[in-house]
Amino acid sequence: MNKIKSILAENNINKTKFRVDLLKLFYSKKSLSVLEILDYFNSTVNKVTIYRSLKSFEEKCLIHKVPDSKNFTRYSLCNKNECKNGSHAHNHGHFICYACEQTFCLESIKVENTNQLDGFKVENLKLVYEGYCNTCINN
Amino acid sequence: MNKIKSILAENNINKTKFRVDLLKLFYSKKSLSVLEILDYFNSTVNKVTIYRSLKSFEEKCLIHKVPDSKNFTRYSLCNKNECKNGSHAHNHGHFICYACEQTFCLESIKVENTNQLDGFKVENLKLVYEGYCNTCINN
DNA sequence: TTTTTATCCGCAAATGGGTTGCAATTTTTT
DNA sequence: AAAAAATTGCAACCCATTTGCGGATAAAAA
Repeated sequence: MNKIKSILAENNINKTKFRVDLLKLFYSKKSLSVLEILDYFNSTVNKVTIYRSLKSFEEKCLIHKVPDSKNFTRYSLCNKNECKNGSHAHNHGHFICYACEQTFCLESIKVENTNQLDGFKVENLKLVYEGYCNTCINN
Repeated sequence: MNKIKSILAENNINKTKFRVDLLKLFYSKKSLSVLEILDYFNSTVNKVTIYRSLKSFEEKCLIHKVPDSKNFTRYSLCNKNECKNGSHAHNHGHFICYACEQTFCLESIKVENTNQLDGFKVENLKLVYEGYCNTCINN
């Protein structure tokens, strides 16, 4: 809990009860959507507040957007080695489960930023696997 | 023009003026968004009509969705070898230009459906390059 | 610890992509 | 030409996300 608060302090984010709880929540989940956060807090927090907190966390490189099967937005904790100074270079693959709609970061699968592609200057590369996670298969 | 009409006929899609023009437009563009289509027709066609035409084309495997830098939806012509009977297996990479927001199909870059990933059953793989296309670089 | 300042919060309303219901029009079928 | 099927436009809706603004809270200054 102290760790959470010091992270917020280091990033000049006010340590309000909600923001502390939200960041703590991220440490226990692979990824989160706004709806899931709303549910977790039993709608005791306004969704606008959620959006603004997420935006603030993202700008401070605490979390970043991860791909989603639908056109929604999900977030997960940043890896300190990848995301710095507001820029998010998630240079690893992602896995999206069709069943639970969870997004997993595949830290072990690195994507190389090959900028050798005829006719294009490549700045970023996204590798997304889709299918079913073991938890959902065993249900 | 006759080619366009015969394609529509083969797929049991009525050859209305708009649908003929829309399919023709797809043959001249890498990819299209609803907004771009709306602009092209100077808003003389209702956006609902566009959405329904796109849905119809997609079901008949004339076009398919392609990734977009934002969370919007873009479409491009299907490759007969990949898309059949309503199922769209675009087993190739895509390139998205940050400047023109155009999406290019990289037919030469095949993605393999490796379903060997620890802890997951992989059903699909998406490979998306982002950066700047030559047209935008030279402007 | 009080005052000041910067953030953060909730509410209401707006924005924007995409969808649905329905009646009218057009195309296709017979 | 008449009936059946597909397409269209309009209005209204859904849902994720954003914006404006006054009020509340936390951090910094005095």
